[in-house]
Amino acid sequence: MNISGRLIDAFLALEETRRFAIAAERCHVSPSAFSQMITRLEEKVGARLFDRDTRNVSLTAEGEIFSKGAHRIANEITNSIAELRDRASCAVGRVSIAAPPSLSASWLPKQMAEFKREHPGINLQLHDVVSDRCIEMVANGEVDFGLNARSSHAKEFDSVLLAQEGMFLICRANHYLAKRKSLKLKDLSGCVMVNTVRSGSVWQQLQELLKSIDIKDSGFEVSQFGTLAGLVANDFGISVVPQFAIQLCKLPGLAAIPIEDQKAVRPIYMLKRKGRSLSPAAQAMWSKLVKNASDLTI
Amino acid sequence: MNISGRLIDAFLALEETRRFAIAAERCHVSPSAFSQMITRLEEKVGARLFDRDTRNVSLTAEGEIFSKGAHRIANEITNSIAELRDRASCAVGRVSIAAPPSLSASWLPKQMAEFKREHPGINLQLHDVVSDRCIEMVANGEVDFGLNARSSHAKEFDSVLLAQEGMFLICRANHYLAKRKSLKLKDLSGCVMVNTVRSGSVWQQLQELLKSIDIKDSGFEVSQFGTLAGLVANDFGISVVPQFAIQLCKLPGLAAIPIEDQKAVRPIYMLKRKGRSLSPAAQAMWSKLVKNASDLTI
DNA sequence: GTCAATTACGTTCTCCGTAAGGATG
DNA sequence: CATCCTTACGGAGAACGTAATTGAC
Repeated sequence: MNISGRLIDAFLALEETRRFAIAAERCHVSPSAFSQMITRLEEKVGARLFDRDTRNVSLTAEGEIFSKGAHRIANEITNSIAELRDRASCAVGRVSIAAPPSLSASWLPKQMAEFKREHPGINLQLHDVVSDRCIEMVANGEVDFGLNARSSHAKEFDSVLLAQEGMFLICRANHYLAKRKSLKLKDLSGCVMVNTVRSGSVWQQLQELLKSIDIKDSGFEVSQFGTLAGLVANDFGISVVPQFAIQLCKLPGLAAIPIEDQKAVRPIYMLKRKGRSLSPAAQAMWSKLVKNASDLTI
Repeated sequence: MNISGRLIDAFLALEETRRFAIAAERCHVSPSAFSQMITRLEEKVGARLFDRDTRNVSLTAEGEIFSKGAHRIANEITNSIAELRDRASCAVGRVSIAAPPSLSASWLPKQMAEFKREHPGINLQLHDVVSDRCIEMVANGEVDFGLNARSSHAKEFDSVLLAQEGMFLICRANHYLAKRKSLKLKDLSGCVMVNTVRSGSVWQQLQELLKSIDIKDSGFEVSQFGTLAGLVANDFGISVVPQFAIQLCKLPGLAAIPIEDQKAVRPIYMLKRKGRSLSPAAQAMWSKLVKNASDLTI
């Protein structure tokens, strides 16, 4: 059972034209070759498909039967390849991304909106999740790729560094540090801290950075930056958030001061499953984000 | 778009096994050839279908898409060929025959019953029609072949002579010819004739045979032999019918006397459209009828 | 080092074109 | 004899196998 698409085409052409010479032309082969093709097809399927003499060509009873299948086969092949071409050209498709809440609020939506204008047929999905969950989704193939602040998965994933973002102190405008233009990590000594959840990369990174500094724990662990801002505004303590989360913390009476410290930077990695290729659509989105990552370093 | 069934098989084998070596074995080719086949397929469809290194093989996003089509294509090919094989072996099929009422009453049903026992999957159809309609049905392809008493279509059809049947006088038992053991056509001179319909071959043949003999016309033209018998029994005249119609004319008080005359024989031809092949099932039936035609000459 | 996929290269065979053959009207 | 399908035959290219190579664990 090794029928080539070519032979199917030959069958359909002859069925329609009922002329070897014309069907041969349509298939871009000589009449002789075409005759041989029909003979080969008949040998392969094990039945005579056309009754023919030098004047008349017509389907046999078996040819009539085979005709249905031939049309279906031709359609399946055409459709399958057309679908692949559409996906290859990003005419249709789907891109699914996991990203931390900070980037999901402004930069990513902007990029995705631009992408959607360029590729209207592509379906976009954005999961704003904490770091641990992001890693999990990428590893499981639940998303095409993810954005994440941890570099600890270098070997498990294919990744690129998109940008480095700074960290900011968030405090009440009347806090004793609120008037500073900038500060160092050690300046936070003695402060009470409102934390993000432990499963997020912010918590995990701060834990590392502040372990040698005398910080008091407010006891709060929140998952939304809005909540965090509310707590700080109501004097439960200060907090430290990455640059792109600041706008999520905007409340009257709050100040944000940049922390200028070698270590107080957050890498933003983009990562996907190692050794697995992206769909054309996902690849296009990946490339777009890499290209526009310079926006992030303003 | 010239994808061979072989390449589809290769795709499916690799999708299932996720091992080049094993899939190659299943396709009866060397690992090298198999690797080339996958590469060729990917070139033909214009997309990478498998992510692979020396350790792992997995479908790409595009491979997942193509998989659906590949399965459908493989099924279509398999089913199409299986159907043809079934028909070639007469496991399924349909045979449609047109025949004159005389043969449709006993001989053909017997042959068809035997055929049905030999090929239970084949659907049989019998059209008992007058000669003109029989010719028409064969010419139009409404039936696979027909049985007919006229030889006048030698060039228009492919035909074989199945048998020659004699002609019989049908008359009342008290008719003056009823006691004869046999008679000649000219013995009918002076009789009143009940005719079959003009579109039947019996009428057409008798018209020729009796044109030089002084026969009176009863005015009746009937299509059923039973009706004809009824008319004869009620003294509307005599009639002449072919051998195989006699049993359809059996009524109390009627006699049937053989007409022994060189010309008073009816050929029974089997004919089909010229240059057109029969379906395997129809061919099998055709052959059976040719083989068993000797029954008719008893 | 071992195992699995790929590449290199020579061979085989499929497939096509030119040209001759045969049937039909 | 003109047209159209088929057969014959030779060449180009595709497809396969053996063997060497590359890459991952």
